Amino acid sequence: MTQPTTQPTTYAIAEAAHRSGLSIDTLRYYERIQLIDPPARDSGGRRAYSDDDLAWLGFLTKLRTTGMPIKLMREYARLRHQGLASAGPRKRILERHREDVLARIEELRSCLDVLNYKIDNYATLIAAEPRPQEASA
Amino acid sequence: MTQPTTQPTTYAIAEAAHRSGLSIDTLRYYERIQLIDPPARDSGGRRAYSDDDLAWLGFLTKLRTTGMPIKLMREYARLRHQGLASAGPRKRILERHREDVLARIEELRSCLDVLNYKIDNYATLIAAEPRPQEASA
DNA sequence: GGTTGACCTGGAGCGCACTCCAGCTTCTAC
DNA sequence: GTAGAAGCTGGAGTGCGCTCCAGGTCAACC
Repeated sequence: MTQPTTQPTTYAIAEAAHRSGLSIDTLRYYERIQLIDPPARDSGGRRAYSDDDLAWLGFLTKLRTTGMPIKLMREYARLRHQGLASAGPRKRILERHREDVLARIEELRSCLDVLNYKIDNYATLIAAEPRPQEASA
Repeated sequence: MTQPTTQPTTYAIAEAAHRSGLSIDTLRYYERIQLIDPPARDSGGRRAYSDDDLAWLGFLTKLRTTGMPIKLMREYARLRHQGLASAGPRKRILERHREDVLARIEELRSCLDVLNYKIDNYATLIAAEPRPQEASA
C-alpha cells in the first residue's frame, strides 16, 4: 500500500503480483513481451498497476490456465489495441480457443476412464492378496 | 512388417511409433530415461516392440496426456518392476493423479464460463455496431 | 545522513520434454 | 555387389515459459 493519496487505486508490483497470482518476475516478463501494456509509473519510476491492469491480467491468466500459448495471447493483446474494429478477430480467437478447451476436457475425461479402471483393478488385486506383512500361515 | 515369421507379433520402431502416436525419437528417449524397458532386439540389433510394450506405451501416453510429469511416470514404472508388492503405492499414485485430473477439469470448466461470457459480449458488441465497411450514412 | 527494503534494468540461466544430428551398421532389392 | 532405406548410438540443440542475478536507484524511517 504505497498510494500517494491522490490516485484512487494503484498497486505496487508486489501487490499486483499477490492479487494476480503471478510472480513479480512474471509481471515484468509479460510486460517485456508485450502481453500487457507498460503500467503507469509513480514519481519514483515504479510500476503502478491499476484495477484495469489487474482485470486484464486476470483474463490473461484464464487464457494461460487453459493452455493458450503466449504467442496467441500476444496476438489477442495486439488486436485489443485496435479497439472495436478488432472485435471480430478477437471473438474468433476465443471461439477457436473454446473449442480447444472443450476438446481438452473431453480428452481428460476419457483418460479418467482408464485411470478409474486401473485403480479398480489395483483395488481388486490388493483385496485378493493375503496381507503383505502378516502373511496368512 | 519385418517379422521373421517366427515370433507372433513384434513391431519395428517406425511401426511402434505409428501405433503409439509417439515419434521414433520419443520412443528411444523414453527408453533412455527408463520409462519403458529396453524392448527385444531382432537379429540385426534393431528394436522389436511387443504388443505388451505397446500397451504400456498406450498407458504412459494417457498419463502424459493428463499432465503427469515424467519424473512421476518413472517412479510408477520403477514400482511396476516390483510386481504385486508395489500395487498399493501404484494405486496411490493413480488416485492422487486422478484428483489432479479432476481438479484440472474443474479449472478448465470454470475458465470456459469466462470464455463464454467474453464471446457473448463480443457478439453483442458486433451486433450493435453498424457494419464496419458499409457505414450507415 | 545512513541503513533498509522495495523496486529498477538488461541479460543470463533453468527445467521440461522432447527433437535433431553426425557418423555408422544392417537389411532388402535390384 | 551395390544403392537406398531403416535403424543404431551418444550427444547436442530447441522452444516454451518463466526465474534468477548483479548492480544500481529511490524513498522512508531512525
